[in-house]
Amino acid sequence: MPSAERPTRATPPPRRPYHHGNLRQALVDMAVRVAEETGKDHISVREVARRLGVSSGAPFRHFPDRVALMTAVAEEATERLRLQVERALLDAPPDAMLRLKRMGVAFIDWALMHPTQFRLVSSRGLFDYAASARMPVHFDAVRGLTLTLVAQAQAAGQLPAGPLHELALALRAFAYGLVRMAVDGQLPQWDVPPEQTRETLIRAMTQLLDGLNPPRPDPS
Amino acid sequence: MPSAERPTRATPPPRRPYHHGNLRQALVDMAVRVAEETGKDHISVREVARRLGVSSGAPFRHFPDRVALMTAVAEEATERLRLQVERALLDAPPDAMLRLKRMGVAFIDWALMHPTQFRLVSSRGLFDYAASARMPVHFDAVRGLTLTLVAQAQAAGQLPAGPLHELALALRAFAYGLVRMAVDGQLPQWDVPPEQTRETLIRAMTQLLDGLNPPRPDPS
DNA sequence: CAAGCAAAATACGCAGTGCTTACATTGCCC
DNA sequence: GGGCAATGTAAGCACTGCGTATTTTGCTTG
Repeated sequence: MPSAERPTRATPPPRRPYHHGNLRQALVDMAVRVAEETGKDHISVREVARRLGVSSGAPFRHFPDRVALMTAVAEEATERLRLQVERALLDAPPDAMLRLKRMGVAFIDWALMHPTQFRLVSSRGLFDYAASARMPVHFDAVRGLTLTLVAQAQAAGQLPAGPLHELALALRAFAYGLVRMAVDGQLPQWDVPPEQTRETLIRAMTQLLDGLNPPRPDPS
Repeated sequence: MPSAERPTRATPPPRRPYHHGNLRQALVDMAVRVAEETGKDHISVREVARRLGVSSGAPFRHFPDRVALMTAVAEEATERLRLQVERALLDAPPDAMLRLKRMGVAFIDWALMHPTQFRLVSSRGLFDYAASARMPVHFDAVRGLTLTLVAQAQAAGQLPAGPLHELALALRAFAYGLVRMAVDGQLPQWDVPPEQTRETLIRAMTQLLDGLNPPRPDPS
């Protein structure tokens, strides 16, 4: 009964230490790795199989087609993004504005750390969004989170009054554009990629959010 | 031999009804059209040639390789974007904030009107940015324009004080993220694509910019 | 221990693409 | 009008990728 359990990653043993280890998860993981290494969003099934030392037809035993594999990759990436954002709020102070900034930083960090995954997730067209049950859930979760925080910040007078949804959309677009510019190499700072990019983005975010914070007329 | 002039498309005869009409331009135009129709950023040289009724090897008389074609397409697209933005400022009032908004609207309009061209231009990796002499010029022109306007708005007290470049970057990122979300299908409004998207984006932009406009303490 | 069955290997067919080479044509200029 | 260079054609090479049909392997279970 040792049965040679070799869970390549999480999902310890769903009782099936298969023929070759549990592929499927290995495929998804390797797909992520290939994507990050080549920087290309278009992942080739054959390439993944090749790198895994498995035959070129094997993946199709676990995924009906290439898009299904990409969808699985996108699903996991989305989940990781959500987790990182949520984790950043665990030990955050109750102040809504601070939490919002914290969230932004977590978002920036994840995107800069995993640029290709970010590009994949936010692309649509490489995977089948409609066929995924989990992705919309994760997306809605972080969307709802920002919505709540923006509403709280508005109520606290830390953000200008006005239609909530539009302001939340604006702020999401801002964060999205910020990291997207960096990931797309749009930043004018060509040869300053490492840690400084992060600082630049965070400073820009902070400045704009602070600029939105209307000056309290009477803080007494 | 009526010499069978047959300019494959527009551009009747700019004095050079070549062997087959003036290709090169026809190739670029058709490439744009194919891109917009298929929605795919990766354009196949063969497909363009096929649609133009020309042999598959013909394009290589005008472009050394596929990337060169894509670069030409990106160059033209960038120029058109710049022109649209500059044109929007011609009859605009002198007020810096209004001009900034006007610029944003022009940007939004162009991106929504030509989503694939926008995606191509802002992608990097499908064309050779370094090999283009014109693209950086156009980009810098637009960038410089926003920089000037942001500085003027700051001087007029219409935008919060603070480091100019960071604020300008933040605003560019905001506009970029706004249209990018729409173009990438990231807006929660799935089945409301036509004219309403434009209004949504403009409202979000306006609200955020107005929120940045610090309340004049004494407008008397 | 002997089915039975799922996972993987092998091998193939098909499509599409980038780009090159050899050849045909056309228009322009002297 | 002849010659030359610019254009375009036809054919093909080398490659990559997707998906499938068929066979082999090895775990699991009766």
